[in-house]
Amino acid sequence: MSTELDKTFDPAAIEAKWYAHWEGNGLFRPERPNAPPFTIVNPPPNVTGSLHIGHALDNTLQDIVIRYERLRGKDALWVVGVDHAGIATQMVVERQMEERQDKRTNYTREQFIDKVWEWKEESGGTITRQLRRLGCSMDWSREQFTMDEHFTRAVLKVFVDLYNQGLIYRDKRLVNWDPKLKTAISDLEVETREVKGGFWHFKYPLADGVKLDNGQDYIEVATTRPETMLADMAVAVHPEDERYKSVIGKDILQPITGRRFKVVADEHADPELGSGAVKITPGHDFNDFDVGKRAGIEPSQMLNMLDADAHVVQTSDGLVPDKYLGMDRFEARDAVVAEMKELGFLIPHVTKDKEGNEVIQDAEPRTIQTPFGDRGGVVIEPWLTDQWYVNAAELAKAPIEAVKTGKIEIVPKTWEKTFFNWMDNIQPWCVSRQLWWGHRIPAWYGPAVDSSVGLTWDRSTASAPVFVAETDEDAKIQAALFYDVEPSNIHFAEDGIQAPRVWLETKRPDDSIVLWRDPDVLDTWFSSALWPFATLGWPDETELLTKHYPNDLLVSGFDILFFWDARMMMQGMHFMKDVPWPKLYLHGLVRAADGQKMSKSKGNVVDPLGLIDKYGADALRFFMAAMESQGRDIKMDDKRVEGYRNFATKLWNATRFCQSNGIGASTSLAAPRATSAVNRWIVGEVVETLSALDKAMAELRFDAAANTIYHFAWDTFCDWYIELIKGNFDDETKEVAGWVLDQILVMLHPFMPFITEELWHAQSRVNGTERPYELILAKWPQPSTAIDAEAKTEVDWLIALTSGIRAAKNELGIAPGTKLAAFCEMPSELAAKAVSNNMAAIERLARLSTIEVAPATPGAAMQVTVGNDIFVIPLAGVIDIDAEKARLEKAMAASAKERDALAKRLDNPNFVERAKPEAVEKAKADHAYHTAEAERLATALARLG
RNA sequence: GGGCGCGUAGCUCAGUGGUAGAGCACACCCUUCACACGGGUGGGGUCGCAAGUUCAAUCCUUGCCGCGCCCA
Repeated sequence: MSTELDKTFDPAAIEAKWYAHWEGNGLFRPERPNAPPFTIVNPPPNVTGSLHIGHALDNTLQDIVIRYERLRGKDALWVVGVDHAGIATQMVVERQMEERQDKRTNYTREQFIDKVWEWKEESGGTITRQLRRLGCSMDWSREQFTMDEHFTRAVLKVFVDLYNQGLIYRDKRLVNWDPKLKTAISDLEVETREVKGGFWHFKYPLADGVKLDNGQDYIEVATTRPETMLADMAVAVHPEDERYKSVIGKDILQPITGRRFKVVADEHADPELGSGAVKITPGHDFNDFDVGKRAGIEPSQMLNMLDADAHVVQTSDGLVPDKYLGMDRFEARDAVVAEMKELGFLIPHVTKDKEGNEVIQDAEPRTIQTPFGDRGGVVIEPWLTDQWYVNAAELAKAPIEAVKTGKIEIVPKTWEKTFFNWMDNIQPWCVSRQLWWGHRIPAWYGPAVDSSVGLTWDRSTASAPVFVAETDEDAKIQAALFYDVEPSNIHFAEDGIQAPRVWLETKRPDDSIVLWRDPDVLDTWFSSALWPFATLGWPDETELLTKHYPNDLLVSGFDILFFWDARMMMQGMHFMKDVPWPKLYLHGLVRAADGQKMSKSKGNVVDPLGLIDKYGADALRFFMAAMESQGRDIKMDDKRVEGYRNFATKLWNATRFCQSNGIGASTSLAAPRATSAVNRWIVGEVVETLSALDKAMAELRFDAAANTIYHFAWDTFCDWYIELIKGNFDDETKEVAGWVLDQILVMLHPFMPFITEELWHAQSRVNGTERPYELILAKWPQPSTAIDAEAKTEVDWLIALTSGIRAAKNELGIAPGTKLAAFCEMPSELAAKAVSNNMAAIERLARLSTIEVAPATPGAAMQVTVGNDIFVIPLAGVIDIDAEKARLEKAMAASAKERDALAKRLDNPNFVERAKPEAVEKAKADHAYHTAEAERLATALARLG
């Protein structure tokens, strides 16, 4: 077998090979029955989605943590799965149908759902394949889906239990209605955008000859949505508003509909705004709904003038003129304005232009905060319907307490305030969706029983008896009790329209009852809220559930803090009586290079797979980690990804170099015993790096962790250690170097799993052996030794000497390769020892052929100070003395400036007395050093004459 | 209107109560037998503005300016 690495490294081949190997051999979840658990659940992506850059960030961070904990010996479980994503998935399938001039309603519900499943089978693997390309080490053997049978069981149980506990209820109130998708959505799914609109002012005539105190026979009202006047039911004025006090309780005669309604007193009307009077449309505006209720209008009496498509329909009082029926809501707006204008009830908006001429407009131009559906993209209509609501305020109590007491820590902490603000003001959560794809609500309706009339079949379901049950059998039993009939006489119909017919077709209708199931499905987040425990087997009390709930950490984007994270807290604490996880890490968004949000419409979306193709998965992952400082968004920067690709190459080549010098795998966890300063030093550097890395990981500082290992591998190991040992590959050095490289591979593995696994095995082949285990299952470093201060001092001195000589030569324009001789008249103990121990390295790195302990030969010379020593390097005839003088003077000036600044501080009695003792000590030490350095440089200058 | 965050080298970003760092970019040098996706050296910042607290502020407080996000 060849032990040599290829000259160049090919990420693609390595990635494919190792991923298949890991997954094929079950290495993502090794058997560790006795190890402490560590558990993360992934935010389940949409089943038919594809990987975007945000997923890449989110999953990279999770993979880093899970690989780290696996290496530390934990029973690390990363639960993976996908979400059925109700609206999004149904939209995709419907759009495909549209392209074939087909539509959902051409099929039965069952047929349509079959088609969605087909699409799920076809495209559902895309995103999971892509997560594999990123190197994510999830437990695929237990891949979950929110529509799995066991998961569905959990969802139904939660619904039924919450219903029985009174925490889920049916209510008639205004919802955010999406007229495009024809479903209710939750308030979180509404985004407010600014839209240019108008503010129209109208006269609303008082009926019966009533007049205001000022003699006016109308009340002025203004609105941004004139079309709603077709369903107006009141005009509200402030109870203390003197202008209107006299007409409170009097009637308005609406000009278009001819509807009579009252002037009501309500504090919602702000006397300072406009005329101080507002028209009230309780069925179509959230504020008006409340005003209406306060005025004694029951939701069931509120007039509705729109259908599910937001087209005008007749109100229950039949007063909407025929010409409006069927109009689109925006068309109706124009028509209403036109009619009011024609009837003389429009108050025009009059302004003056620059020349002072009057400009007359129908409406005052205004920017309107307008609600849009985040999926459908159309204006949301507040619409009066019966929906299922969760009592979120009740469920929010425990999570609020958990965060307050620190049982759940939100990282970064700044999000806690936002969390509390939302949770403290949480609204009832509308969980029913008028869709076909999703968990169908486990509620069955039956006919109402009226003692005089018998059964009545109200297919609106508003007043129908409801039976909430996990199965239709349970529903049957409940219904049998309710109607006092035999369970065998309970039948089911497709829907409320079919129900009476089915009933008539039964053999003995008088003894039979027909139920129909609620047609709606549940909000997707209702099911994903159960993710931390339903994926582990709940409601069964499995061993897995016991061991892995609570999970240990959740990583998510801050954008789903309310949608998902908070709801997991609610359901987890309610059903599991414990937090879902003690720690919640929130990361930012990945933005385009120019800082803009990535979006398909802007065309600035960066495809993570393209970056993987170009730079390798390891480089992309490292980029994500290195850029992830807590809280900040990440701006995409290809150059930086490229830089981390270069880092991988660097490591690859360093390993090649080690191999060519017989440096192979180490077999010991503990650091090898070392005698030479360089070897003792590098072992100590590993100890230091390890501790910095562990600290960063404990604090979830991914950037600090990545930078720590980066600088150790590149600067310390490649640039100094390898250079220092070149030409001296004795057994000790080979053993130490092999061990250090192994530690790098282990520490880097969570960030760059592919290249490290490849090199891990390549290193073993140098010795003609195979590793006893894969790197993914290796053991986190345990050097079992401490930093060797003496060795560190010696090597630091060597590095200072080398850097000093290099810098001086460079500034004086001496070719870097030139070998020079140096004189050090009275070397310090440190210098003497470092030189005698490391002359070979000094010759190679600092390019000094000899260092003589003697006065320098007279004449022009370059001079370098290292610590407390002055090295004189004669260069008679070679250097420009003025240049050397200038160089030394510049350095002396710098030291003198520092010295003087420190002296000034130390002269200040306030400083010496009041500053921390450490600060004073440090200032004294620094002052001493700069004083001495300035003197050394002065001496050197004097030598030059 | 309320809340949160940001403004540090040309760019992207760390950072600390004692007077600034990284990567990239830039300049110069180096075909040194692992690597030019490399090595070496260097230039560059009144740490948004103003006031305050402090022996000391880029870091704390307040105000202002600019930018972004969330909620109403």
